Amino acid sequence: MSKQGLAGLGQDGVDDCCPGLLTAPLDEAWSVELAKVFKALGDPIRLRLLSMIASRAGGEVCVCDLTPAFDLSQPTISHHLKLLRQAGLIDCERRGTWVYYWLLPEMTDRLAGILTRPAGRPLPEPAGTAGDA
Amino acid sequence: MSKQGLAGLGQDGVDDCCPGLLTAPLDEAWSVELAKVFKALGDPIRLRLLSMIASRAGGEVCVCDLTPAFDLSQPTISHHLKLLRQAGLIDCERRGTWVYYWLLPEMTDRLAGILTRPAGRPLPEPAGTAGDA
DNA sequence: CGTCAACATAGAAGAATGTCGAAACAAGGG
DNA sequence: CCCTTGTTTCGACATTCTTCTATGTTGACG
Repeated sequence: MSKQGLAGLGQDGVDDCCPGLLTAPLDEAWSVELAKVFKALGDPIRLRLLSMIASRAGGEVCVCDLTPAFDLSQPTISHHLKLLRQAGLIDCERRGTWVYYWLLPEMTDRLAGILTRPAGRPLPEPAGTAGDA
Repeated sequence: MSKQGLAGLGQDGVDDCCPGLLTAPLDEAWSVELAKVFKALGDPIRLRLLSMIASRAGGEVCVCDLTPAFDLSQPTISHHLKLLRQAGLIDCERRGTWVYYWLLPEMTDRLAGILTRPAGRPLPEPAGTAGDA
């Protein structure tokens, strides 16, 4: 139930693979992987599910607590949870009758890093000409 | 050409509206706004466009420099740029014959903040896998 | 073993998205 | 004024996504 992470973005501990979105043109293959994660975040239901899971004291939430919070059918919630899991943002485990989900903070940390520009270079504002060809 | 920002996420300077995705359950209305931005990032072409624009020395890029980098028609690139602009991630200006795009770092900064959990609470790991392994 | 409850999966309908070619718009140069 | 080049907009089409109902799977309990 835990082997659905994404290729280059997962728990490999590889920091070289993520040079940041804002510092250099993105590699084509990696842009595909990264887009999958952002696409998983690109839905209001999934964002709310993720925040409900992440902000839960104790670190995990039962699906039975998530489903009634939405005006959607139970299979739809299950589907969204699956997409979040495939994106490597959450993971789950079955204990008895219930299934519990929790956040994988490595992924959100990585995304935050990708969106953070190096403090040293404040991204110079348009000066008039673009310089080179 | 600059009046396409998103409602609650723009340059309003409101910090209260963004309590972080990982600290409290997301407000429903805000999750819709936030999802629009992540959805704009959920495409490999747009990610590459954004990174090309953001990483450009001088801060801005001409469309004529972006288009030949992709195996797509020019209208398609223009369409993707429009979505990035509507998401408040970039802005553009016409100078003579050419149109120049640049990054709006306020939005990426805000997203990075939203994805960053407060350092004080290291999100207690469940019994399962992840944690800090 | 039979039944019930909690979740997941399968398949289908409708909406949204990505892509293209054609056409419109803008600016510069004869 | 017309023509050329750069860019956006418009219509159309194939693909993907969101959601549903129906069904399958897993575990608990008599």
